[in-house]
Amino acid sequence: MRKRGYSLAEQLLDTLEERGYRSTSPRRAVANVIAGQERHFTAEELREKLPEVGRATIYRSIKILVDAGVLCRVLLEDGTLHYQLSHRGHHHHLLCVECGASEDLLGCDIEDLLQSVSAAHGFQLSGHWLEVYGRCQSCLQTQVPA
Amino acid sequence: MRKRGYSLAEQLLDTLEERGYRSTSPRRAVANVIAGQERHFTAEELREKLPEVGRATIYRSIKILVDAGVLCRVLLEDGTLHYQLSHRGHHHHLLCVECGASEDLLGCDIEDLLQSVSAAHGFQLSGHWLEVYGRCQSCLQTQVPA
DNA sequence: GGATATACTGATACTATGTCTCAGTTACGA
DNA sequence: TCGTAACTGAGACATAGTATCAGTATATCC
Repeated sequence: MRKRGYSLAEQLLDTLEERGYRSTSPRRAVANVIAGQERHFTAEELREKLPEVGRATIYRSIKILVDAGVLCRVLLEDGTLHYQLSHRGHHHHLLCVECGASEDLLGCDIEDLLQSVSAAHGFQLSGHWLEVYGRCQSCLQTQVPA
Repeated sequence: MRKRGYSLAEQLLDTLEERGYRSTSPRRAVANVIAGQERHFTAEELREKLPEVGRATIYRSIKILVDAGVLCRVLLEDGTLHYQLSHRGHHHHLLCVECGASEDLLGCDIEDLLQSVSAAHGFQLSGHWLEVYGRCQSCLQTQVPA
């Protein structure tokens, strides 16, 4: 009875269909779990929640979703690679090192700064990777100052 | 006859000794190879050049040099992790996607920008990871424009 | 509503990049 | 020069992913 509109999982599957991928039951299962994730997650976490889906299929699904731009990679401070639902288009993440919360930085105009720094070194800028780490508001409030 | 001063390899070993590490022949070998590297390199590249040193020792040496701040990690655009000699202190890299050349960005004042962006999201900034990709001057010159 | 071509799947082997363990070796200060 | 603690190399283990391949499911054409 809650057909109103369009669930996130359905959006993910539609994106795949638009790109010529078939709608299969493992993919629907993966889309459902990803749609219900509140945080960034690893491929292995997905696997734990989907023991009936083969490992290769999990990795393949992640890959095509990343290629389609609906998932993005997130590099944590400890060097591990996580994934999270993505606004399409270039953006960065603000990651809480305490609780793992993440926020997207959409209006970050680092590009201009990098453009001029690159030019100063004789480089033609083609891309960049930025992750920002800190403590989020709720962790700062919970934490009793020493 | 070229004892003048202080080779880079000796500097690396001295840094380790200052930190209480012993000077051993595998470490000297690793320091010599790293000192002779012109570019960033992977652990496996180091291993190829040092077949007589155990794999674990190579990785251990890299780790203590990173901890000591004389080596830093470099994340290439393809996601592979390389290492390179580091200016101590925080800095970023400008990496050529054609030839792999890298330059350090020392005077990059991205910190202020990130500080204010973080504050706007209620985050207390604690760190960040930035890699910048582009084409270096000599690759731009070599390349015939289409 | 079949038949069919082909995309997809899961099992499993393989690769890359490390880390851990442990018995034997080496460096170095007393 | 001796003792001990740090170090080493071999090899097992861990993690994160990719490749292969035989069997299965899907979309489409009729």
